[in-house]
Amino acid sequence: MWSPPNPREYNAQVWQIVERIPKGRVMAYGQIAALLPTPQGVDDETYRRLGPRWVGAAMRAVKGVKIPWWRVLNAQGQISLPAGSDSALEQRHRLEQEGLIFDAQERLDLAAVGWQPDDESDA
DNA sequence: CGTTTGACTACGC
DNA sequence: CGCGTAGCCAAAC
Repeated sequence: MWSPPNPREYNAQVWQIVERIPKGRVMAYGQIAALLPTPQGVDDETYRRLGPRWVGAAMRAVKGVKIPWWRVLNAQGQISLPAGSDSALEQRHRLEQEGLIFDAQERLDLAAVGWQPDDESDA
């Protein structure tokens, strides 16, 4: 994954969306990328491919930023951090504490707990 | 200075 | 439904 033309601004936009995710709900990297406008100087084609990874980059940059970063998963409903890593364990713990349940394959049912800004059934 | 390595996805088997 | 692969850039090794 690389970084968008203006990382600082892009990250801010990503975090702005992440902080709106209700407790007990989650969003995928690609889903968040799709909500943001294609950064200037980048064609839609390129953004379509790299957007999700840039969102991942924004999440990596989250240090000390107060947002529910653990509610962001990959499109498969799985935690995208290195399995077994401290951060991965922390993410899973926080999600389970919000009542979310992982299946035998360490996945969450996005169709059930996935969320988007216009989703009325939040909270 | 060549390789490896990323908080990703869609797509083809 | 699971697994491998392409896409594609820069920085760390």
